[in-house]
Amino acid sequence: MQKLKEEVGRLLASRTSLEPAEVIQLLEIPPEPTYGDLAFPCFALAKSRKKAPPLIAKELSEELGGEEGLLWEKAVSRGPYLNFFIAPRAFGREVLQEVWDKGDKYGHADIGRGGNVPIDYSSPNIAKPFGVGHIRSTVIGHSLSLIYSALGYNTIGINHLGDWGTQFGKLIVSYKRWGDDSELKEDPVNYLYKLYVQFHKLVEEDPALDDEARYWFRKLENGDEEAVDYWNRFRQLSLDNYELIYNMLGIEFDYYHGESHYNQMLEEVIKLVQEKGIATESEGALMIDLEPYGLPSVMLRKKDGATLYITRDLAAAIYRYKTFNFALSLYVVGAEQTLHFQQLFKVLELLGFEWSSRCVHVPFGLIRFKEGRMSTRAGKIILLEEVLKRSIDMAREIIEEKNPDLPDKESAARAVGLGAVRFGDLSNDRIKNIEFDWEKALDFSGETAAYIQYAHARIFSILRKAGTEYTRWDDSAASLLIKEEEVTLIKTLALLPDKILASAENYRPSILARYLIDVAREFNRFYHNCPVLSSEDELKHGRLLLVNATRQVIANGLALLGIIAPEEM
RNA sequence: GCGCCCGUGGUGAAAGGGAUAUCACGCAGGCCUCCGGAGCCUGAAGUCGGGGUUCGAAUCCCUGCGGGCGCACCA
Repeated sequence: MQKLKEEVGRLLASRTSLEPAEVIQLLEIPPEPTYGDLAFPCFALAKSRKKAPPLIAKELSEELGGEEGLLWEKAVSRGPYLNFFIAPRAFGREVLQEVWDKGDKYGHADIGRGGNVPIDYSSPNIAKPFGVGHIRSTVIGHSLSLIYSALGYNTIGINHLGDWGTQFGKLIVSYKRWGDDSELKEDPVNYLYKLYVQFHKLVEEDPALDDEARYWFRKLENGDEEAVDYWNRFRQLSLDNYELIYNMLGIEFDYYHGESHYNQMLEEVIKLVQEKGIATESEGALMIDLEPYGLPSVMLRKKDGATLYITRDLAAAIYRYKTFNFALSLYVVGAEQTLHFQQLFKVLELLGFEWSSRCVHVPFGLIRFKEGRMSTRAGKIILLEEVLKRSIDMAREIIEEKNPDLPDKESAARAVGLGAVRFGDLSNDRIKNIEFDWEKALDFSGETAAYIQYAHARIFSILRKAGTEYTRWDDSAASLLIKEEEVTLIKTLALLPDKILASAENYRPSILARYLIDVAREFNRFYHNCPVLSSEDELKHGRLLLVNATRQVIANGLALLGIIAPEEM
C-alpha cells in the first residue's frame, strides 16, 4: 500500500502544486470498493486553482487520460475525488512479495530508531487483590509496549506498584490488632484484603483507627524497624501472587519500581521545587499553586511531614528521564486520574523540564458492574485470576465438544480462553467505560479473538495438507489472483503497516484489533469462494501464497496484542 | 458549585471534518456428497434534543437532557 501511495504521490505532485509527501498525507481509502481503491480528495487544491473540487477531479482524470501506472490501472473522478483503481496482478504480486520477504517483520518499521520508551502499566496496589479492573492497564500497556517495540523503539515495562502510602498504615494496624499468622500463610492476598475491607468497616464506628493508621505509615516512612518488617512481608506475599497472573498472560516487566523505590529521592525533589521558587507553605503543608494555569493546586507534603502520591510520581518522572533519556514516557492509567497527570506534567513544565511534553497519559474508562462501580474497599470485586481461569475452562469445554480429537487441548484452551479476555478488552476504544458481564467476557462468537484464531487454525490446516511442494516464492503464481475475494483480501493484508502505526500514534491497540477482525472476515469470504487445494497447479500455488500471507498477517498482528495464534483449536 | 469524559439499530461497538454511516450479538430465513459450520450468504432495524461553523458534521463550537469521573492532607 505504501508503494502505491508513493507512486500516486509522485504522479500527482508532478501535476499539482503539492509535494509528494503532502499528497500522500491526503490520500484516503474510499468507503466503497466500487469507487476505487485509493482516493485523492481535491479540496486542498480548490483555493490555489480557484475552482470547485469536482471540476479539479475531472480535469485531473482527463489529464491522466488512459494512462496507467505500475500498481494502478485507471484513475477516474467521482465528485470531488480522483479515485485510483489498483492493477490487481501487479498489486497482488507486490503485496504478497513484501509479506513473503519480511515474514515476522511484516508491518514493523524503524521509526523509533532505538529511542527509549518507558511504559508505566498494570501497577496494582499491594495488599489488594488483582481484580478485573486491573486488566485494562495491564493488557493495553503490554500491547502498546509490543507495538512500540515493533516500530523500533526500545520499550521499558515498568510496574509502578502501589507499594507505599497510608494503606500500609491501615494494614499494619489491622494486622497488629487482629492478624493471624496461619491465615496469612494460607492465602496471603485474600487475607490481607479481608483485613483491608474489615478496617474500612470498623473505621466508620471508630474514626480513631484512621489516626492510628496514619501514625503507623509515618513510622514506616521514618524507617521504623517493626513497620518496615511488616511492609516487606506484605509486599513480597502480594508480588508472589501477581507473578502467577503475569505468567499466565505472558507478561514480563523490566522493572518493578513501585512507589517505594522513589522514597530516597523525595527530599531532593522537594528541594528542587523549593529552589525553583514554585512552592509555598500553607497551613504547614507544602503546596504548588496551579491556579494560574486553571488547575487545582497540588500538595507535595502534608502538615505531618508525610509525602503524597504526586510527590512520588514527580520523583519517578525525573528518575525515568535521568535513567532512560526517553523519547516518550507513557502512563497507562485510568481516566479518573486525568487531573492528576495534568497537574504532574504541569509541575514538570514549571520546573523547566522541556521533556515534560514527551510524557503522555494514556487513559482508559473503568470497568463497572451493572450495580455500580467496583469498590475494593467494600469488598466487591471479581478476581482477574478467576476470570482467566473460567475463560480457559469455557474454551476447554467448547474444544471438547467441537474438536474432541485435538492432540493438545490444553494449550489450545489457554490460547483461546486467554485470548478472549484480552481481546475483549483491547478491541474496544479504551476511553469508554465497560460494564463487566460474565457472558460477554466468556463469549467466543462474533467479533472475538476466537474468530481470528479460528481463521488462523484453518489456514494451518490448509498449509499442512498442501505439503512442501508449494513453499517457494513464484512471481507468476502471485500475479494470478484477480477474483474479487482474492483482491479484497490482498488489499486488506496491505494495510497492516498503516494499522500498526495508527495504533501507536493514537495509543490505541483497538485499531489493530479491529483490523484483524477485518482480515479474518475477508479470509473467510475468500475461503468460501475460492477453493485452494483443488485448484489447478499455478493458481493453487498463487492461492497458497495468499493463504500463507494471511497467516503471516494474523500471526504478526495477534503477537502485538499478546494473543497466541494457535495452529489447531 | 466548578472542571473533564461518554451518548450511534433492541444490545455491544466502528467510522483520522468528507462520498450511500460500517460490524457483531440477538431476531427472521438460507448454505456442509466440497480445503475445519467456532464458518458463509440474505433480511428487518440506528447517529439523544435544539441551535451554529463549513461547500460538507456521528465527528468541531454553543446549549439542553441522560450517564460516568474528578476537584489540598487517599492513590
